[in-house]
Amino acid sequence: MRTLKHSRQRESIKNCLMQRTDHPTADMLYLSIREEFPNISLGTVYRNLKLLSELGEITRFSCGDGSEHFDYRTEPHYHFICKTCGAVYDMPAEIVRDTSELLTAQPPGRVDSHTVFFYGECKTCQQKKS
Amino acid sequence: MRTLKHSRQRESIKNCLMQRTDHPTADMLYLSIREEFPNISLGTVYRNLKLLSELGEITRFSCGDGSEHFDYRTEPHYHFICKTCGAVYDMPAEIVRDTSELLTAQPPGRVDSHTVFFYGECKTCQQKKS
DNA sequence: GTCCCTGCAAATCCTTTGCACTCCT
DNA sequence: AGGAGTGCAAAGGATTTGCAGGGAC
Repeated sequence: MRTLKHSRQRESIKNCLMQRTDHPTADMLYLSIREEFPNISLGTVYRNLKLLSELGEITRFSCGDGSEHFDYRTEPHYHFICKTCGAVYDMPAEIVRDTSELLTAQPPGRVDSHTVFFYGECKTCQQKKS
Repeated sequence: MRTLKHSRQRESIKNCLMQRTDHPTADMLYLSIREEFPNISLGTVYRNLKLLSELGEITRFSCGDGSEHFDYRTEPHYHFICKTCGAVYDMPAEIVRDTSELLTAQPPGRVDSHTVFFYGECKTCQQKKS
């Protein structure tokens, strides 16, 4: 296991992600962080987001728009992603039946917090169509 | 609404996807279909997969490995994706509490079949680590 | 001093697109 | 004939990576 050293850039990326609730992409985050670190590079943002998600400190997910989105929430919750407008809503964890069932079910495994995604169409978009 | 014309290539892509249970990527599908249509191009595969998913005939999803995966199953079911080995398992729809709850819950919407994803670690990978 | 981390730019990977031509209907 | 669909290659966008210099311990 590699030893991490402190880095102001990484710290800033974590803080920035913690403060936002909009599940930003790497590029959106990059634009924000540039206000504090005008010289930070996009590569550094990507490198740290990858590192943090491998450490399990953040979650990454695709919402079908071609780029990855990131999330820092620490309480267990799931996501609802509207395929029409791209909006991302947080969902209560209780919507899924006891996940320990998964351990004994035939497709086996442990489900990580933050990593359950529902894709569909949100009410707002449904109403626009009718 | 545009009018579809028959195409042997598209037919072959659909058949191929129907016969497989491994949730292939565009490239994996391309390699298979080349055996029947040696001249088919990757662009055609992408074009048709995009078309079919827009028509709702197939589902596309990301499993964190950088490329999109496709699925043709018609019965409602969900996916469990192992973040360690990348395996994709089909999950029974009953694992989620009545999705009509979603219609009245505060983050609103209709969840599409095939579009619920659980990410975690499968039993096999868990055991390898212990 | 050592080794991790950064900025920069080039490279890579996946997916989409423009164009001329072919195949349906 | 008309317009979708195709193959090919180039373009586009997102993410990763190599390298030389800077910073943490």
